[in-house]
Amino acid sequence: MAVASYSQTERAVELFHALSDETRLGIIELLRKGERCVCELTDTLDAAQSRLSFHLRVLKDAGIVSDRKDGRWVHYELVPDAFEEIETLVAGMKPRAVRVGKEACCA
Amino acid sequence: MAVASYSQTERAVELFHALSDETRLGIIELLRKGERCVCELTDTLDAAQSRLSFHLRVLKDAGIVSDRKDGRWVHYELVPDAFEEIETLVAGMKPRAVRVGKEACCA
DNA sequence: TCCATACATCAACAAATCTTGTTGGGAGGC
DNA sequence: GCCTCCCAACAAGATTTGTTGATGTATGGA
Repeated sequence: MAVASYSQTERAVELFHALSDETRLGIIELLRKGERCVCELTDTLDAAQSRLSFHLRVLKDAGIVSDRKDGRWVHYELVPDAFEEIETLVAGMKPRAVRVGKEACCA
Repeated sequence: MAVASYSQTERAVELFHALSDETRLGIIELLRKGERCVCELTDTLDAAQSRLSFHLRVLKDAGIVSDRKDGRWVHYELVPDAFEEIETLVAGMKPRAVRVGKEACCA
């Protein structure tokens, strides 16, 4: 989780890195259907428990998922705000509509 | 560049990975102002030429930038379609508005 | 032709990341 | 109490990624 002061770029790197793994994208896809416990994720994704635990931590540290303890189980859920944040980031990266013109550099 | 048939997830991993590096985000930020040659990027980002060449290749392979040869120079430019693609991907990852309900798993 | 420039690519190393197996802790059930 | 289940965290190893410096290639000027 974000510790101290934190540049916008570092935050973007953290978010995009969290999304840049096939297992983690699979977790996100599953969680879109609603809250799930780890055991169900291991079953569905056919992944070892320690592996899922590792990836869930990456997602949690990035603020993309949250967890909730319930007896022996831990349920994970998507954090909608994170996706708003990602959308805003991507929108801010798009090339500007207005062409600034071929201001020939190095010419 | 995408070689053979290619799952949606693999494509997402490629795109997000390309965005998960500070240097590459710096390149994108610069290119938002319009086309730039490598020498200008090395100056502005204060990075070695071979380092920038490496990152530009990652971005190009992901289809996020395109290059154009002009005499001795190579100009790089953002590819607007790539950002549309990323936005679509992110939109498709958002948790569904409708709560599917706490269908207690593992309970 | 020879040289300088702009850039790509390679090789070698360092560092980060991911996987697997193991260990440990908390929560129940008996 | 003891045992089992669910999960996090650790350790060790393999793989991937990024950096640096050197080399290669094309272009253009003298």
